[in-house]
Amino acid sequence: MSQVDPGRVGQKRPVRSRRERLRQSTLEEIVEVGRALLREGREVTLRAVATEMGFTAPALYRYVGNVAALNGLLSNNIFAEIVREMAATAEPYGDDDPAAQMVAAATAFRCWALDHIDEFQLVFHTNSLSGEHVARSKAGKPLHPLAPPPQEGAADGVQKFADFFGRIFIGVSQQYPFPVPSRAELDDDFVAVHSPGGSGKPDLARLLGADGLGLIWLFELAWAQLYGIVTLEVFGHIRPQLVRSGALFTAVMHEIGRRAGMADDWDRLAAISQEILARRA
Amino acid sequence: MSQVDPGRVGQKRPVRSRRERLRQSTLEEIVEVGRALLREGREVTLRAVATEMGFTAPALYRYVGNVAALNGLLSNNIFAEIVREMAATAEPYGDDDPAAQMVAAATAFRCWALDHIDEFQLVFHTNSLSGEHVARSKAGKPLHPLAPPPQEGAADGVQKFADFFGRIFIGVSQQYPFPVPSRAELDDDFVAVHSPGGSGKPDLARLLGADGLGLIWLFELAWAQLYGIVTLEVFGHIRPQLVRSGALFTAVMHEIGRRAGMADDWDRLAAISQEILARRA
DNA sequence: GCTTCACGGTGAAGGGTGTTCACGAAGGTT
DNA sequence: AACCTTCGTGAACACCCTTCACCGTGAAGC
Repeated sequence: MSQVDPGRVGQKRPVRSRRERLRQSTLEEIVEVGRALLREGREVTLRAVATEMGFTAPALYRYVGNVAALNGLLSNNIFAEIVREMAATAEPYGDDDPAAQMVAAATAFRCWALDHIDEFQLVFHTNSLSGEHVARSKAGKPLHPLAPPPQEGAADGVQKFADFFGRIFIGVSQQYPFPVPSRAELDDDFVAVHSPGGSGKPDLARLLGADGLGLIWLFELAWAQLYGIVTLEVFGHIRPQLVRSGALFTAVMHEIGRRAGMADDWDRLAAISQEILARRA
Repeated sequence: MSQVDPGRVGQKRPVRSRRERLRQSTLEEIVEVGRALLREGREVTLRAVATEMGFTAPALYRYVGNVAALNGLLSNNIFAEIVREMAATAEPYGDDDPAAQMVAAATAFRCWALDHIDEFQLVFHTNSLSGEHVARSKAGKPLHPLAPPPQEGAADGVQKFADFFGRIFIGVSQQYPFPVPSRAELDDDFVAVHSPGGSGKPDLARLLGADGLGLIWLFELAWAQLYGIVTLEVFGHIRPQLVRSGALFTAVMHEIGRRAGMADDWDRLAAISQEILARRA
């Protein structure tokens, strides 16, 4: 209807104004402080974050608008760090050895989770995907009273995560032949989700050819298994001694690797995983 | 060993006193009300439970002593219901068809979890096992101020759960031959945990012979995978459409079944699972 | 029978939490 | 200089868990 709005058609603001920069800075500090509290095992509460930064609780509502939103911010930040950590661990093995990278990244993921239980649990509770049964609890909430604009690109933490793993997985699929289900063999609903217009990951799908869907399917399966075992270990549903030994995780990794055609190469890959596991102790 | 115990050496109290009966009754009502709140999607808080029962919050401390303890009670109750549900679903297939029972029970587990998300999440958060990183948060808490005696047999919810599945699994192992790792192949720590004196499940181990440990190991693996996928689905980390279709779960079940030597029989078993899945919709 | 006393409830209070709101003190904008 | 947006504050509300002193009732002991 109306033709212009703030910056938009504007020629003026390629650089953010000083105010905007300050705002962004304190927002980052909020996240930073939240992470610090989490790291120290203290409770992450609006008041705690605020006082830690030297001002009072209501002030945070200029930036966050909600304690749930704050959790979302933290969740994203944590996701980013996990990806960074995985990338750093996988990098030395080189892009020409995607199998090693995959094993290394998965193992790094597991170790990071166990070393940062509180952070991992926060990410887990803050379900970024599928706000379906989130909306259930409080339906028509008008978003914010003091209303800072909702963070753009707020829920893409998982996305980057999936992309990171997905890219490696593609490399593996080109190097290690393993059976990929054809489009016809796949579940119809799954195909529907990932067809253009669905809510799938288009950028990842675009990288793939004809049997791309089958690959995504296998990726999803492997991902479920990895996330499953790590989750169980982190949440204390596995006997602590088994967690310490890492035997169960190793077995699951073996299973995943076998399905990804790495059986012949597994001795080498298992050694890589063990080496990374041994770093924490 | 010794022949008497309930009233111990006592001659007097085979029946609990009227007071005790009342106490037990209201305690059960507390759990009941908690479950009801959970079911209705309302928040489970001491006040809510209390007012729902017609009295005030502090009164609950005569029974529960802690909000965490209340969660523990609820968790146990929920576990019991899950087992009941699984047993009811598996029962029709008869003890002479443990594979069908296993598939049925696993599928029932998944369906129950998806139909009772809040309850499932409560159980999941209330880690009954390994109070290790629970103790971290508040170490030397003196337990209670008004101190009702801590519930005996409070943490055995998981135990019954594992026993239920374990028993079926044993039946499967006798009927469907599949490779079982020998004691030598197993991880040392795993063996250590389950040797006499370890913190394993002695009653289940006693039911098994020489390769019992290998069986437990495989059971643990299968269990991790099942719990993993269900957890992911319940916590909204799988795209909702995939959850609805159940394709991922079905694939995982297939995987588990294959490892348990059910490959040849899978058409029949998959049909059973599908039938149970179809009941909810 | 009466006394005693533990049990099971209450209201008040203290210390948390998230959240809203009216109010100002700045700072940038015009 | 006069605006006006931004951002912080203090007070207040509602809710949470938890503790405590206080009683009434009902069971147990003499």
